[in-house]
Amino acid sequence: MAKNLLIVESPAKAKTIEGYLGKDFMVKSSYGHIRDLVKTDDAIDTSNNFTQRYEVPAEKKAVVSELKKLAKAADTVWLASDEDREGEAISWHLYETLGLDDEKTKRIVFHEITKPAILRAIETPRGIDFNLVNAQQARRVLDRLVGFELSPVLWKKVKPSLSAGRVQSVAVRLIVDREREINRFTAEAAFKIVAIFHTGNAKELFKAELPKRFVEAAEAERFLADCIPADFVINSLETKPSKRSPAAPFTTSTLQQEASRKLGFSVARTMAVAQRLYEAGHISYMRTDSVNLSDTALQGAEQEIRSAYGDTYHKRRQYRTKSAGAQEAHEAIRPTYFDQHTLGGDNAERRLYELIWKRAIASQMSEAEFEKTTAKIGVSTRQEELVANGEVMRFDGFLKVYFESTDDEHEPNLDNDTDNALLPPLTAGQQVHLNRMSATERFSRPPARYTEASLVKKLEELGIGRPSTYAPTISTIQNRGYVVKESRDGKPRDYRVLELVGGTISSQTKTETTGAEKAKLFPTDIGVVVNDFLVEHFNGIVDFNFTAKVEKEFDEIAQGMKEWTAMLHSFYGPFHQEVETTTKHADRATNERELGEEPGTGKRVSVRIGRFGPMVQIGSPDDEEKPRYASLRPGQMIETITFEEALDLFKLPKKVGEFEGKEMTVAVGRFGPYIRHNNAFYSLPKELDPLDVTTDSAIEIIKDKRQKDKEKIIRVFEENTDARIENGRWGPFIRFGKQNVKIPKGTSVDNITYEDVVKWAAEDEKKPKKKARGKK
DNA sequence: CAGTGAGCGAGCTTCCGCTTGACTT
Repeated sequence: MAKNLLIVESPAKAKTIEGYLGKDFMVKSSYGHIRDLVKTDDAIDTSNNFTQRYEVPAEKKAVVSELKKLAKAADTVWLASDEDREGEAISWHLYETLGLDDEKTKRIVFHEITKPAILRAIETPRGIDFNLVNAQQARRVLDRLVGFELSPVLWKKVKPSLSAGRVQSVAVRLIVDREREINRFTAEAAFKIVAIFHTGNAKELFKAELPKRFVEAAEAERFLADCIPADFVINSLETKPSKRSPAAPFTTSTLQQEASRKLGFSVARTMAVAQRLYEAGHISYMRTDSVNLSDTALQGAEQEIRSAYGDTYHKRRQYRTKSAGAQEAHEAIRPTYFDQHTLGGDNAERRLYELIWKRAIASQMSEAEFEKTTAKIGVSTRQEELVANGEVMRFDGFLKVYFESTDDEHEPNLDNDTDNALLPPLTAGQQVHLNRMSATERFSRPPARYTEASLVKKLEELGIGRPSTYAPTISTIQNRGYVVKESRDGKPRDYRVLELVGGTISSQTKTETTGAEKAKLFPTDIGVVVNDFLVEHFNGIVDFNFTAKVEKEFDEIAQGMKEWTAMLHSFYGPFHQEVETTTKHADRATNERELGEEPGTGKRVSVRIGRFGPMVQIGSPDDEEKPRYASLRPGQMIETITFEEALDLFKLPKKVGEFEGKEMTVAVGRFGPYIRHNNAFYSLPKELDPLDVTTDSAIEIIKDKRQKDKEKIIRVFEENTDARIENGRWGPFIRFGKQNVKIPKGTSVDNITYEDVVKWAAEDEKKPKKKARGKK
């Protein structure tokens, strides 16, 4: 039996460290927290100084009993959980739960997994820091009190099973607020002037822009007209060197953002893939808020840069964290071995690894150097000057390996594609010649909706949530139905373009798509109701600064300057009072709206959340006639639906005639509008409004779908008409009655017999079905 | 892939932060 038992939080870490320490040390993992508050409402006795009841959850029993056994047999137990609030608490819980001895227990910390760091830690053990433990308890108790007192208020005033909490409720609020900003926004149009000049040599073209925009079309046209007889001269020419520096290596949050922008990963996917890379030993720990690199890493990067790119490309850099709540228990995310530029195997793992490698390497490289040239071009008939910008890269530096993207995912600006291009050689006073000029109507843009990753970024800025909870929080607010991640089509919008070519001005109207969204977060009606209720009654909790405020107090507790139960008392008193009065006096939360009266009948048209979701109701239960109901469509919200849109919902489903002796019905389902005929579904083409479907167009769609289905069939089995082989999206498969059967790899489609089909279908049946996703 | 739109009411739901697991498609 080993003389020393060293306990860390992560099993992968344990394996690495064991390699550093040799035979006298056995290194084991606690797999995170081993103890938590009991799951019931009586976990905290608020009338008795917040006494807590802890338990070892069922899934942790095995780990605890193994550690207990090993601890008993060891001479010394080294508690090496992370150096932060949660880590300190884990050490304390281990100490208590394993029944450790003061004499044989040592607490050590390190924030990088390198041999020297760990040996140094072992030489300088300390005791458990109870101030830090108390700060963690205050954090844990406050979160439980907030969550478990607030949620039941929602069950009573809104709907059962809902939830609220210090983190998730603010995340929802951000999304609701943003949606309202977008709804309130009205786009303003203005004309942007862009000119193409040449130097006299027709090949030397360059672009210039007018720094200001014209609100009125007439002003823009006037400008173009003035330019017809004008002379153009380079009034001034300025050349300035400029530099760009690399970004810091990844933290959890920046990794999630870049993987979202560059690879299109959801934050959950990024974390799952990173976890695999970590467990395989390719990268350092992926849940971190630190941008710091260990000396070992700095040396590894330096060596790699010097040998792969040359000495001039290396520049040693230490980064400082910008986020306020950072606890920096780990290193930044970096490759374990910098000489490994890429990985084989799984595509997602390879791409994420390369991203991490490039970012970490680039962070230790030299600046990129540019020369920026600005030419101002005078117009003889006007006061204004046009401006041409050119940029030449003198030294690529870190850009050799990495280019950071930005969050601006708006529609590509058609006129900007030549920005920062090369300018031809120019001199001050030189005359240049107009090739063409355009005035294009451009619109101001509303604030961007959040993606999962940009929401994480915002939460981090506010100091809300931790690296280990960003991804789960994003999932929670979606699982609760407060928020949906969706792509939505945009709407066409006309814009005007005036063009000056060859001395004449022409005008035309073009169309662009605006407001299209891909994988963005939208609030739901229930999200809006819950948010508004919380903002009205518990503004203190959903305030964006609430976490920052309590974090400051947790810090004071950690420094021994404040007593943790005193802090909780001063918070809980007023909070609990608010819960009581709200429960007693507040009205049920609703966002019901009255839209008007139905033409003809005068019946009341209203919209609210019903048992099956948001709906429109015409009439009231007191009327002789029963009220009529219709559900809102995806993308429609109670807050924004118009009277006309609400009435339109009652026009479907609609019978559109007969075909082959059976009725055809147009309706809108979960997957969009469709025609139902003879128990089969036919989706409508995107551009066709379901209200416009006629008998003829419906028949056309049905015939078209049948034809396409026919083309998909590769083989039929003569007399056995219940089976056929079709070409699917992922290659051929067998349709066997209602069952889809996979064709085993390496089987040629031509050799399959009907007996094979029956056999494979039976095998497929036996396999357990995949569980439904999301909430129960 | 529809439309549906209650009212007896037991007992349930819920937080945030640490960690991975054991299953398939």
